[in-house]
Amino acid sequence: MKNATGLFFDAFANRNRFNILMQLRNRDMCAGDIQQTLGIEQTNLSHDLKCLLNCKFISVRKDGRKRIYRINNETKNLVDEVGKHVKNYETYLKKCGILKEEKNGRV
Amino acid sequence: MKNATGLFFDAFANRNRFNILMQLRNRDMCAGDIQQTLGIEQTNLSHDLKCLLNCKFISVRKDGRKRIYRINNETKNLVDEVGKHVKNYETYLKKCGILKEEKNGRV
DNA sequence: TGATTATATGAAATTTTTATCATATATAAA
DNA sequence: TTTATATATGATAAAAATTTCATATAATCA
Repeated sequence: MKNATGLFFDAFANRNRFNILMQLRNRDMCAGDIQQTLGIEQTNLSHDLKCLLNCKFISVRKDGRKRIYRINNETKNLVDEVGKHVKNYETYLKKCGILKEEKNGRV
Repeated sequence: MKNATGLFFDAFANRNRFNILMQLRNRDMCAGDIQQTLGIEQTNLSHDLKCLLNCKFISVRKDGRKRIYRINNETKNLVDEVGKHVKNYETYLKKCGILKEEKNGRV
């Protein structure tokens, strides 16, 4: 049985999901907009949005046949904190040697 | 090529490595102490400590044939921020439905 | 010096996570 | 009321991460 911290990181530290949170930091967006901006495949995006919603990291409202997603404030702040840390440690992360640098990047 | 955010989460959001950071938040410890406290297998612990060192999330000093590890201050703060968020969202994380709760937990 | 304790290394095996695929539903417009 | 658009669901395939295994090194002590 995984504990709350494990579940938290599974939700938050996932590449696509964190990218979505970073986008929503700027403005509310519907799924289609996020899809276009990040290039995430439709079904993956839908899975990811549901996860973020269930965890209450984001909320949603309806507008016609679209659904508009918004990041909550606490989560936005944490995204910012992480952003700072990444910036400060970027150099070391890149030459860690244990972490692998393959794959396509986050935004 | 994975970017800095991806590398950051690989280092920081890993179960064993985050548990190590949580322990070091309380006091400096040598590998043996961490091993006993967290029950991480020796070679895994060594891999994890090297990763955290290379990323500069922790530092090390020698004491006889032991090595004493210490968390840096910025990283300690981020660990605390994450802790708060986990606490606030724990209920939702546990009933997310997409995140899986198997496996053994973090401390 | 040789033995012992503490920690490190690298490759292979296992497990877990993430993406893909086929398909479903919900709302609105024609 | 049929069609098109927007988004959701669940099972499996593919990719990546973590653990295990065999072994190495480094410092101290007898």
